[in-house]
Amino acid sequence: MVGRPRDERVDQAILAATRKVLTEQGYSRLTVDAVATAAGVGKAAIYRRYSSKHELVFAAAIHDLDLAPPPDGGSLSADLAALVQDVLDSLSTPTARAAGPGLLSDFLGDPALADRFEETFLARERACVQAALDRAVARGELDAPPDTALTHSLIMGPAFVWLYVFRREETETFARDLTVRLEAALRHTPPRT
Amino acid sequence: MVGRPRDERVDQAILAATRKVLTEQGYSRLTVDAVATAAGVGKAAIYRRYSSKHELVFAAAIHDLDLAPPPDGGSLSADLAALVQDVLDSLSTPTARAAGPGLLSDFLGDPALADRFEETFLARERACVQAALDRAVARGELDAPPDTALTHSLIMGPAFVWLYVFRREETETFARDLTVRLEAALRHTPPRT
DNA sequence: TAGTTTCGGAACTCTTCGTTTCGAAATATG
DNA sequence: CATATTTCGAAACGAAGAGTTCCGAAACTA
Repeated sequence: MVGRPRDERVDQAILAATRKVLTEQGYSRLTVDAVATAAGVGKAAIYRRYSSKHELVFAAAIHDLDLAPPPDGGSLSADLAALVQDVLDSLSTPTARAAGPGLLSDFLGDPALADRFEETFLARERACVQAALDRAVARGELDAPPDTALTHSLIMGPAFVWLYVFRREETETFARDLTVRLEAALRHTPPRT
Repeated sequence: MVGRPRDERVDQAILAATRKVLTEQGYSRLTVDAVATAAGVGKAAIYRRYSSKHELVFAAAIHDLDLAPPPDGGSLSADLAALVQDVLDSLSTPTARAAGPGLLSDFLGDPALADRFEETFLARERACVQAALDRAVARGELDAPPDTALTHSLIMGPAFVWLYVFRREETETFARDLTVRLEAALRHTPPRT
């Protein structure tokens, strides 16, 4: 590679400034100029790294999500509790709270971004769900495991709505209650149709 | 009231054009000029009725949602099936699919709009959930009814995520499966802590 | 040393929101 | 009927912000 190398501190300053503006102003009031100013950086430095404002916010919000699959908790109940906690943690950071719905809306108009979200976030989460279901079957806790996507929606859905639609701040008792209800939902063997 | 009265056909033309542009272009590509052109109307006629683009889209998307509380279905199972179907129907119209996440994002930057959403949509849905839970208790199907907001999130959340995050088109078997799992989740009496 | 890429900063174009103005039409009031 | 008021479509306007381009300087490679 020839030429002046990119300054890594600029990369970090841009992402940090984006998260700062995001939490202080919200996605709808975030401007690229404001990010550049807050980062002490020229706008060109931003567009050299990200092709659009959407890409910038995506990178800043989906950057260090804790996506290591939770370890075997020993029981379906423990695995579900860990999954619920991980999902709630991912969605309730100040950055995620500020950018989540806006990013979701961006995906509608930018299929490439939506695909990246699917690969970067959804597929990994789904794999964690799948692993927990497989372990429960192996333990004999579940005969017929429910569909993975359905299970995923049963975990992520209530958490998403609780935080982004109902805008509840409190998550502790919610996490406990959701986990208990989820276990009951999954253990139930549906009647043959 | 003095002066020339508002033409009611203009009201309808604006809302119809908004829904048309919404489904054809998506929220992110919807411009007020495009709506005005599609409606055969001046932009001033739009801003005479709505104070912002957000208000316009809100009115067009949350207009005729079927918010009559579902009648007593005779059993918790039947009531849940009806609730799930109503929620899925509300969220899966072409207009809702195009505007849903965008509107949700707008609420973050416009608390007044968020309050109207709470009153117009969430409160009514919550009342339907509450009524179904009350009937189940009266029938003796539930001893300790779960928290209404939690139950609401258990119904709306998976539906929302299924349609807007996973972007699944298919809803029939999803509705059936969700209903069955929900009933199991609600019937379960959580252990004393 | 020459060529390339980065840097911050500024100027620029283009799109879109929201406002204002225009003449004409419709209605209520006197 | 006459006047005041509000509507109508259309067009022009100002402000804001996305994205691009250029500048001189700095950092790196060959």
